[in-house]
Amino acid sequence: MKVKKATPWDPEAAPTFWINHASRLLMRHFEQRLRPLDFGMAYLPVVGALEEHGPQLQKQLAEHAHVEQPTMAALLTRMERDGLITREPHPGDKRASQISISEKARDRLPQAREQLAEVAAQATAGFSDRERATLLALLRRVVENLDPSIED
Amino acid sequence: MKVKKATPWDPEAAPTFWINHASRLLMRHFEQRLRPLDFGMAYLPVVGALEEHGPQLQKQLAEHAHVEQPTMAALLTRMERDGLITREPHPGDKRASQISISEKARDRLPQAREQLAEVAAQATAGFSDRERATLLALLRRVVENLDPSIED
DNA sequence: GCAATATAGATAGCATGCTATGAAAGTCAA
DNA sequence: TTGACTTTCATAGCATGCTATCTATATTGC
Repeated sequence: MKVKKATPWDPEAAPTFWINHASRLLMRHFEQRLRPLDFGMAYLPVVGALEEHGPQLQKQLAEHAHVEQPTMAALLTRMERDGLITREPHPGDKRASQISISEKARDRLPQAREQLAEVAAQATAGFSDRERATLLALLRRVVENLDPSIED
Repeated sequence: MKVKKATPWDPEAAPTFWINHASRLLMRHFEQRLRPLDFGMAYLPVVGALEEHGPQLQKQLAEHAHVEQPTMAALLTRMERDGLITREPHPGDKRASQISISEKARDRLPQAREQLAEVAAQATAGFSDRERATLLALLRRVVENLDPSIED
């Protein structure tokens, strides 16, 4: 005979909700620390890419950050408003814009990264190096399992 | 002497970005599968709590789902629009509302859970039971490290 | 009883993200 | 060259989530 309901299906048993919860907590911590710098969490991959590879197209930045094009467009609008990037007409392709990093962004990038590192450290406080590596590896596999694009 | 730049600080090395990326991918898969049911990913913990514990206050639902009160207010508005819950004046406290699950929601909950399970399975495809458990345990620890409320 | 405080929701404003769609400009084949 | 296709971006509309702040109603301590 069946037990009536031991626990009528626990959504908390799936890693999906924990991934989501962790993501939201990370966002909150980040945004709080980055606000004084006029940075947002989403800005970091963009500023990083621009610093490392020089001016780029919106398309390239979207691919780098793994977000859709309209998401990147809105993100760049906010970053422009915050004085972290500039958009100039692309020479040779009137459809496109060249996105460049500003001095302000270049100056503040190290501090933003410092905040990132601190939050990351807090998130994995009490983890051994091995556990950190394991978490990263498992998450990579989750992403591979879900990402429509095979590239990584 | 220093190497010029081995890799000028890689944000992808931190689990934080992978958690975020995985979370977004999960959302996309979910929303796509739940849309035909008039469900959203965020609805599930709410409908689940209402089914299991009966009518509740907004406050209780927010705590259960680990979201802030205004987030739950907006969520309930959408759920009400989609015919999944009803809000009635609370007898005995004129400030509060009683949130109740609708028949439609009760009917569709199993199907929504089925979709959830399938996405979860896809996310951890190729994982051993042990790896699944490890991922869950590490994520729990991340959440504990970041959650201001000690409870869990 | 009543003023001070606490609690339940509502609202405004914003950040991130998505899909769907349109417009402009480049490319290429006939 | 020119019509069809591709590519790059913009816009609209929406879901989730947050903080800050306001209102209305309870509760509590004198």
